[in-house]
Amino acid sequence: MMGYEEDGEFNMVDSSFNGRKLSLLMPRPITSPNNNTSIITPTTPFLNHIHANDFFSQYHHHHDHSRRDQFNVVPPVVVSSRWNPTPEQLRALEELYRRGTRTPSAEQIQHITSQLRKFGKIEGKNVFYWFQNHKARERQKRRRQIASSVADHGDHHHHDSDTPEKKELGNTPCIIYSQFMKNDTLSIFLYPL
Amino acid sequence: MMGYEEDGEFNMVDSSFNGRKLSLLMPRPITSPNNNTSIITPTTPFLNHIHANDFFSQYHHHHDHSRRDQFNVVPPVVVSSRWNPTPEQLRALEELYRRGTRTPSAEQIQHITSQLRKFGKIEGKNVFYWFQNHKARERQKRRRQIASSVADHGDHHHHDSDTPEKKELGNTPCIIYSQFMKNDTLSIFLYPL
DNA sequence: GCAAATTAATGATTTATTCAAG
DNA sequence: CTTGAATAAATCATTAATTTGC
Repeated sequence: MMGYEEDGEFNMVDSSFNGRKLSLLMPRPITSPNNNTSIITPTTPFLNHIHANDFFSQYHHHHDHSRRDQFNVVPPVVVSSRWNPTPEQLRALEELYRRGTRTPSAEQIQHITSQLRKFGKIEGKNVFYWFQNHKARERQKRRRQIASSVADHGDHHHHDSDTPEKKELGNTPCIIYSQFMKNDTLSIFLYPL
Repeated sequence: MMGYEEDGEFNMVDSSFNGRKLSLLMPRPITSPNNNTSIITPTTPFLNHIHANDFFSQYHHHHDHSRRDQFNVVPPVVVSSRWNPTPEQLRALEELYRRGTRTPSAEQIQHITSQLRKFGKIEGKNVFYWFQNHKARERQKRRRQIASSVADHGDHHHHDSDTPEKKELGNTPCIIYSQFMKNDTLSIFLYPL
């Protein structure tokens, strides 16, 4: 009934470290701007084919991510067991999705990964899984919407007090499919029960 | 966006004055406790089905809304062009939201509306719009929090002029047969077109 | 204190998406 | 490939909150 996954939660499948979940070794530095920290060394970069008028160029800004590498005096660093996209990465991925990318090819994944690495730690599998999960969750979100709007028929479940039993209000028994107000006219689409 | 309306005939109330937006006729009576005032006569009440263990029962207190009808000596009355929830209505809606209601079905909307009408003028579409707006704004509030807490890569880009023109990444003309991740290796089977 | 002026909230509409049925 | 269904995002518009000058 709730659970909107776009609120920053990405339950990426993680097979790092032989699939074992990593635990937090240190208290989390909450104020850290980039929480994609990890003790894992970055993966070897893929080929880096850049197109001048690439989509990513709009998200590209120069930033220094090498400081921590130069001085290995790592501050209280957090072991993140799973990748979490930075806002830029997330925006880019969502934009790609919006533009139609659903199941990127290997080349696309490599390209996307290499571009998004500028915004933070990321691996090809993260991109791969992001699209898999995002596609699946968009679909299941749609399914839930349909189910909750159309069903309500055979679903005589345990609703809490906030969901009443169906009652005959003084109206025709039908559900409203959609409706909108336009030019002082209310249009209602009804679906008789 | 689609709206919601449970009863067309009562909609005639709102389409008075030929549906034009209503303007303020008098200075606003600021101290009025129930500001859902209108020159429109109150709508005829619906059936009043009450569940003993209903969520709304805790908010149900008797109020007299008929006084103004008895004495048609209407005080400086304001024409409100849009619904404004009473404190009780607002509390009830927020409680429903807190308990998980996000996109209420037609039946739920009707029920909520009929219950909240005890606290003042309200229509189904108000409930519908309220949940839409509340859900959207809670989400964007949370998004902003995440973005501001994580964002350090400042978006100094003010690109209104340089709109991206690239439509898609360079697609290799092939379809993906299957893909899976195993032992940190992404395997993709491509099928050239 | 009090309204006019201004700003912040929020109700109501419009627009752009999504999946999937045809 | 096109279109139906149903939003959720973006936007518009009005109301409330507040600031400000007397």
